[in-house]
Amino acid sequence: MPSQAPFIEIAALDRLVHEPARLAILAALAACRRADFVYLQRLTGLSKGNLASHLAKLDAAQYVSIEKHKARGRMLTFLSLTPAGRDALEAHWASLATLRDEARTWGDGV
Amino acid sequence: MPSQAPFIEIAALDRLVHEPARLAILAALAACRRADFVYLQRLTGLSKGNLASHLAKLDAAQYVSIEKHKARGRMLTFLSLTPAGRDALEAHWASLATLRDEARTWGDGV
DNA sequence: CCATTATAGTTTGTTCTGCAAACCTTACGA
DNA sequence: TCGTAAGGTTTGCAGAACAAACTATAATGG
Repeated sequence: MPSQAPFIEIAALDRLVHEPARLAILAALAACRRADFVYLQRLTGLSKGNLASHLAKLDAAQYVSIEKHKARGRMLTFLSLTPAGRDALEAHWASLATLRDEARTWGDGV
Repeated sequence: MPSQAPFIEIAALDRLVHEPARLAILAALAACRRADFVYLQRLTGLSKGNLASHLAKLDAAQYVSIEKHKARGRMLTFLSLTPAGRDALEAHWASLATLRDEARTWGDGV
C-alpha cells in the first residue's frame, strides 16, 4: 500500500483554481499587470455571464481584485491578481507537477 | 489583442481528464500495469460510489479498461489504462504546460 | 430629437456533474 | 443460520458551470 501522499495531492488541488476557465483567467492575469473584462472574455471564449460569475468567485476568494472605473461615462471593469491569487496559482502548478511525477512511485496496485 | 491560441488551449482541456479525481486515477494507472478497485480507492480517497462512477466515465471514453475476474467466488475489478487513455493523459499534461507557459506571451490586456 | 444599434455588464434559470448514502450480492465466523 | 464484512452498483441531491434574458449607458442616423 502506498503512502497517503497521493490522496493528499488530490485534496490539495484547489477546485477554485483548477476549473479550466478560472485557470486560464489566473494564468492570463499572472502574465500582466491587469486586464479588462472584455479582454478576458476574448481570451477565454466565455460568455459574459459565465465570466462574471467566475470573476465573482475569484474575487470572493481574494484571488483577484476588481476595480470599476468610470471611463467616458461607461463603467469599465479591470481585473488584477492579488498576491494570494499569485501564490494559489503557483501552488497549483506545483501540485499538478507533484501529482504527475509522484504517480510513478506508486507502483503496481494488483 | 492576442491570438486565438489561448482560447484554443482552454477548449483543449478535456474535462473528463481534468477533473481531479480522474486525473489522479489516470496518473496512478499510467504508473502501473494495472490496479484493482480497492487499491484505487485507497489511493484517491474517493468513496466507492464516486470511484465507480468516475471509472464508468473513463471506461465510456475508452480511457481505461475494466476487467472483472471471479476470484474466490467474489467479483474483483481490475483497471488498466488503454493506449487512448495514455495518450489523453499525456496530451493533458502537455496542454497544461502550454497554458502555463504561453500565458506569459499574452501581454497586458488594458 | 427620438429611435436604433452597440457596448459593458448583471441576474436568472436550466442543465450537468460530483458526491455520498442506501442498497445489493457473496463470503466468512461464531 | 444469523450477523458482519468485503466489493461494488444505483439513486438522489447539492452545487457549479453555462447561456439566455435583462439593465444601463453611449454612439449613430434619419
